[in-house]
Amino acid sequence: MPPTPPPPGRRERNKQAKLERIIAAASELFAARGVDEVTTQQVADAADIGTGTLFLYARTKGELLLLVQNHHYANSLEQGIEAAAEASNALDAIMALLLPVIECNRVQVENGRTYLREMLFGDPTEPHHGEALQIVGRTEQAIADILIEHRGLDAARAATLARVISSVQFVAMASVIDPEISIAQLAKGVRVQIDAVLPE
Amino acid sequence: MPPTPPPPGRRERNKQAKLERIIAAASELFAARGVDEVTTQQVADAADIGTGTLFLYARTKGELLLLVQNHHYANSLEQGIEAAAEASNALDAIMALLLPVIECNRVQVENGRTYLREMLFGDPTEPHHGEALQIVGRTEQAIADILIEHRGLDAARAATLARVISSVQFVAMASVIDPEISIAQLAKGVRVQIDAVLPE
DNA sequence: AATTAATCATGAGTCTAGTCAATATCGTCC
DNA sequence: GGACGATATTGACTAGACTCATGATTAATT
Repeated sequence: MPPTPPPPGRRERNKQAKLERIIAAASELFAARGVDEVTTQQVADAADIGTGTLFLYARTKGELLLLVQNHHYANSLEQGIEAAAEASNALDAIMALLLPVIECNRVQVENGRTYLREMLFGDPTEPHHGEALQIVGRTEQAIADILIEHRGLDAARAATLARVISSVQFVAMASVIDPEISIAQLAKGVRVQIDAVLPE
Repeated sequence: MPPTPPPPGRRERNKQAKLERIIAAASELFAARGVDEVTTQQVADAADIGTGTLFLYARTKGELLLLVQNHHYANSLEQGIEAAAEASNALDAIMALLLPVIECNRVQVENGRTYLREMLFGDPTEPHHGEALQIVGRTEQAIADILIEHRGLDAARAATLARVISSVQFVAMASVIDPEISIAQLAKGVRVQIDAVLPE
């Protein structure tokens, strides 16, 4: 036998490649036509896999949407989390976390990929509004982690407060249209929210 | 012709009655079995109408859920809006608005109708998470109205700020479990959020 | 009271998200 | 290199949300 066969076997690599094809196909179609105008069939076809296979990678259409969103935001969030680790207090950490995410959103909007925005700010009666919120939820989790680390909160309390704090993301996203709501104001908002809800 | 025949004709009355039957039936079934375990068929049957008719009153299942929630919260919200009208500043008005809604939520939880809570705090990937948020959205609209009246904000700005402020509702709902998060803290949270995001 | 126009109700039928039993592919051990 | 267990793939199938052509009710008009 030669030294070491690629430890991630062919199977694993195939799986990864397939996942990427799926995300690429879905991203393309969703952005072009809107989430509700695209069927899972069409995504499967575009990714050149069977219907059933698609649901092996994403258990629901909503999860597929999430996969696409996470793909777009993952780098920014990663960046934000790293930056947050450098910070010495909760406020700095949270702002460091949020900035790249907000920037990513701005870029997405600039490139015409507004469907996340539309889902977030649009009619909550529409299907998939909730999934749109989940991308916000990933950031929320990161905020909760920061609160646990810097303020010693328990998980439940941290999650609740994180939800409140992350609402500034909405303002930030709106601020892409309305530049008068500035980052400085956001920071102030985050700070006072921490101070207000936390005992002392 | 006699003076005035009942201006709401029989047709209108029939419609109203039917709507109430639908809401009652749906409310019953949703609370008993959970939203996802109930089909629109079953709601239609329970309300003794045809399938198609149901969708005349609620264009989607989500809208039906919304109808049910609004029905439960309508009185409280009405109460809150009236109380808010008495207040002389935005903060007092908003708190006056929120209190009955929060109380209504507490009562609902006490009576075991926790499915709204579960949808709000549960996995956002589940269907209908977004609709659960919409009940919160009605309060949001009321808050926006207050901001427009008391602070002279334009509609867009008011809507965005209202979204942030209404996030205290989440904390309030969580506080039913976690009594350490008090109303006083909520008030402080609302106040500082107004101060922080509004210029000056 | 008869005619007409408008609105409302209906359920059989369509569309699509999601399942599952059958099949193919991969890794491994003799 | 073949045989076997584990894992991955498939597309025909199911279930349930939602539509639409048809027919029934109601109100307005003569």
